Amino acid sequence: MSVKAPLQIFSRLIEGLPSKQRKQLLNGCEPVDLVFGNVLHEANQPIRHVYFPLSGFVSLVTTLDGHQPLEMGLIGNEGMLGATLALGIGQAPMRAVVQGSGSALRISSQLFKQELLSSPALLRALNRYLYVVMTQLSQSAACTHFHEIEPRLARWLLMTHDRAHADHFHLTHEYLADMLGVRRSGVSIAAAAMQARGLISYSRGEIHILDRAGLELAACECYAALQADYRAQF
Amino acid sequence: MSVKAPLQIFSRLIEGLPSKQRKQLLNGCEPVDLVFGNVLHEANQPIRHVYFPLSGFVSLVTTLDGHQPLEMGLIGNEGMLGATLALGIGQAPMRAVVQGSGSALRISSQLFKQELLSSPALLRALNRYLYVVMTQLSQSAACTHFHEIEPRLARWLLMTHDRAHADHFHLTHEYLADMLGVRRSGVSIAAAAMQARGLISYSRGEIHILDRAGLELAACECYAALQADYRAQF
DNA sequence: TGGCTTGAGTGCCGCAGCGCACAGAGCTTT
DNA sequence: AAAGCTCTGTGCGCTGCGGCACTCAAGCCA
Repeated sequence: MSVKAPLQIFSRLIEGLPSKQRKQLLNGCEPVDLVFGNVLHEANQPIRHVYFPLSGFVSLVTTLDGHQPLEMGLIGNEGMLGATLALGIGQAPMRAVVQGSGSALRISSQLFKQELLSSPALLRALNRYLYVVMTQLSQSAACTHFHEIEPRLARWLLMTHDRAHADHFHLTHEYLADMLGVRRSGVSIAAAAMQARGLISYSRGEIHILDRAGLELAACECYAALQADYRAQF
Repeated sequence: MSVKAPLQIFSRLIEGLPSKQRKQLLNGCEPVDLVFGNVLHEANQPIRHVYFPLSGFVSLVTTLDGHQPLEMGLIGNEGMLGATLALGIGQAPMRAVVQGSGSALRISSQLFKQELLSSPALLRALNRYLYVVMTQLSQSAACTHFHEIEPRLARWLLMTHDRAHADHFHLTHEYLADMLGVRRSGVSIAAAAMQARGLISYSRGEIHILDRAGLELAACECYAALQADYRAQF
């Protein structure tokens, strides 16, 4: 299905560390496959492993009583899952579900905590990343509230595109609806409009990005804002 | 207007520190008045002072392009403003506006950073608090999206009540509408319904909490959830 | 006292999105 | 080839809320 070639994908967070501390950290890591749908963290449950996505990506979702889940953040090779350990908190704030299959590095919480103690650069990176996550949370909260489905969908596709390292990925309207917190047919309508404009094409869950620049125009400004927030720190 | 008696109000965060570190920190603090409407932090601007509200309280808001502001969090004497300094980030993630007049302790960022270095308990407290803030952000994002005006208004009044240390406070419907990200008349309708049920009374911006237990029933479960999140850490 | 400002009640119109439901289309299974 | 499932298109009625505008009442100021 997906490209099995040896993609040169790495974790931007890890790559930013000084080589000695990087090697030390990589030493404790093991490669794992991220499989679509797997739950890596459960809200309010202890964190067993910290993940550095390489080619796969993970979404953070909150669930409210009887409602659908709602996505609060996406984590690809630009970030990591489990950053709250840097705050000395060993439990996950939200559920984390694999959203795009692929690979990741992972390390046990125990080992990771030790690394944090011995690697100031790692702690600094995590702190910066946490700050980015916080700004993302508030940005997407406002976005979810004010913006309409179509721009939000466009933003979401762009963010996925960035993390999927491919021009197509498998996601049904149903799934997208959950992520955006809207109804399935709402996504169908928005997606159809975007397909009609030649921005994307899709069939039975396989979505192709055709016109990335066009998508960026269709997306709300939150996409650019989020990118700027990230770049300001890394 | 408001009770001017020497209310015994303190900062829960500071109070939780070991006495030596607490004294050290208090040493660098100066008391200030929080005046309704004052902007303490501006989004993406350097943080000059860190604030520990005592009797006043502050709201964190994000603004999106041409939309009204949207409140993302409330800070009273249970928390502090400027916790991101614990992440080594000297700029504010959001605008912070005084929402209820009163008093606070403040300390310059410079001094505060030094305190952080010399007081591990302070850093720990801030880290926990940051975690709470993160969970609050995601909780209220979901709440804003899924829940209707009336339960949200009830939740909001409860949160304000907790921080105002009084059964009444001055807030116009207009203002409330901004906080909730809805239209003013929407608030008028919800507030009228709650007044009819004897939960609150209001007149020209002066809101009285009449039946706190009833309000808690009227509020969405997010209120309880947020409290639980806080209590889990402190 | 009269005018002004501010806060709140109310109504109307329009719309995005919900809930639901059904239909058709493509892939899979036997 | 037929049956079945999954994914998507589409329509209908409903409603919460936005936008707007007008009114009234309560304080404030001169």
